[in-house]
Amino acid sequence: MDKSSDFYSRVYELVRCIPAGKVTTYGIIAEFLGSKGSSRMVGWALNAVIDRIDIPCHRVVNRLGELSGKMHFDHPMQMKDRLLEENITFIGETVDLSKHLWKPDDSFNDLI
DNA sequence: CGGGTGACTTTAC
DNA sequence: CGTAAAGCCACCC
Repeated sequence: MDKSSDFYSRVYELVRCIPAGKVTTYGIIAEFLGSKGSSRMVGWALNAVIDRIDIPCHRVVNRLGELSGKMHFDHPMQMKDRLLEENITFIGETVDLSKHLWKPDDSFNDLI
């Protein structure tokens, strides 16, 4: 596999590898990609692929577990609904990161 | 190259 | 809890 040099492509591959029942944050993704400060671009990249079912953009939340991108879905509830389907536990409108936080190097390592 | 933009993050009030 | 401001960086024009 060609190692995607594009920041966007890396985001897509990374997000695509998020296991069900787990979530990650924009900051972690950006940091793993080597650009900690580009956390905003992570969401920007996901916005371009929100139509692609291959990429579970609903598993990406901000550092507090808040569904910051829910309003970009067809319906805001769609994001939370999908997470609930994967046994994600919520604290109000916030994901319980202490139980569901996932980090790339878990099994990613040399995939990218 | 420069300016605008943003699903972030942190600090402050 | 809320809003405000600044820092951050890749992408687009």
